[in-house]
Amino acid sequence: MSRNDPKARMLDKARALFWKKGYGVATMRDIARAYGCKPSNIYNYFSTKEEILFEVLREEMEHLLRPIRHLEHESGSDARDQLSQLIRSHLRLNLSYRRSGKLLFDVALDHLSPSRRKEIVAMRDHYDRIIRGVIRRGIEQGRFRPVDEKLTGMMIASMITRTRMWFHPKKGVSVEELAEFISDFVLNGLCVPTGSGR
Amino acid sequence: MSRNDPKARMLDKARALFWKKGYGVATMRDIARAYGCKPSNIYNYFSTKEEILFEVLREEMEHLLRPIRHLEHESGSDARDQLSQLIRSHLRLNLSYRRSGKLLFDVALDHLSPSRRKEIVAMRDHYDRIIRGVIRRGIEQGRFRPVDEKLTGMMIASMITRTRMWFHPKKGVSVEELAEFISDFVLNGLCVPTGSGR
DNA sequence: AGGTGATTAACGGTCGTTCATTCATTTATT
DNA sequence: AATAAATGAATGAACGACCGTTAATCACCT
Repeated sequence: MSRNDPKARMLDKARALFWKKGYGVATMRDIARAYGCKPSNIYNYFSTKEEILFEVLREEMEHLLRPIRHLEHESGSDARDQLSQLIRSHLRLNLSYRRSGKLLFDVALDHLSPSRRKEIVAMRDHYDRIIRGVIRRGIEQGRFRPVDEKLTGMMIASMITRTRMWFHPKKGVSVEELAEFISDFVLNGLCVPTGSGR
Repeated sequence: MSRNDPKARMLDKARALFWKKGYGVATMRDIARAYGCKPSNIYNYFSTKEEILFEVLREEMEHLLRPIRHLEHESGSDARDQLSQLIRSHLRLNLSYRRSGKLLFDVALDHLSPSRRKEIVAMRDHYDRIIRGVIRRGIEQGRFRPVDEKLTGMMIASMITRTRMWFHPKKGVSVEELAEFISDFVLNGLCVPTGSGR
């Protein structure tokens, strides 16, 4: 699918609207207007609104997984660097282009058919496996404390995901600086590094 | 407003439905059915659906602020303890009673009138001030590294807020254990406490 | 002439909300 | 105390708007 055949261009408009207004609020008429046609014409390319949503979510997950997939079977390098890279990559996608402050995934999964939801959830699980693998590696390397990998992964992903709700690039901090901040926060925590800790 | 006059009982049903299905999906007919009356009767107690939403959100914010308000002007005690207490309190509310996996605030603010949105946002800002104050105090006490208070506050709130999306009490970890985990993660980070750090 | 992309118009359904009305209970008047 | 008036809770029915979707039709290109 080339990036400028009608189907792909409709997807672009739909994606922007879903992120901006939410899946339930954005209407087929909105999408048609943004693309420049009448609503009925969209059905020459997609069979239902839900199919559009599915394509949007699948593309998003692919963009998320592609740059970090290789971390799954790379035991050699420093887990701290791997984690920083993962954070930076996820954050870049999360804050790329104006997506405005909606968390599409949270709400939209309910609107997918069971089989399609299963497919998206499987990709999300893949992401979870990757981040947990990096954490486990750090523990094995003796660089991370023996924390719960699942909980820790959730914490990191949560911080990144919610940046969309409050981050505005104009206000002082850049995306790269924010990525650096999160990495430092995750790795070193809040307390001053006294020898005894707490 | 007593807790079992019609208005309060309707609010309870509406709150449960808003959290479960989302504001847009839950209908007045749903609320009426849950309460046990016909939709039109609700308008004897609330003038619009949006007013119901506003009451739900306001109550929620009050429950969030009440237990942590006192931290705003308590410079005496250890900021680490204050932060742990704030995390525990917020997490308890966030995971109290079955709210199911929707993040109501994210999506529902758009459906409020400007003046009502302003009121809710003001309460959210109050929460932000409290958590940033605790962080600043920790820095002044020399117990926290000199981090950006705003970013750090966002990170902590994000971790707590998103627990609603994935936390299930049955699966191993209790709410209190999770609060303890988050506090430790925030304070000490992921890395082993080597003297040199990184 | 045949086929493809786009349009017009409409369908059935659901939404928030309104309105006239009923019924039970309370309050006021004699 | 008996009766009339007022009040509040609840209902059934409907309105207008908008939703996703479909069917019939039209314009254009090879």
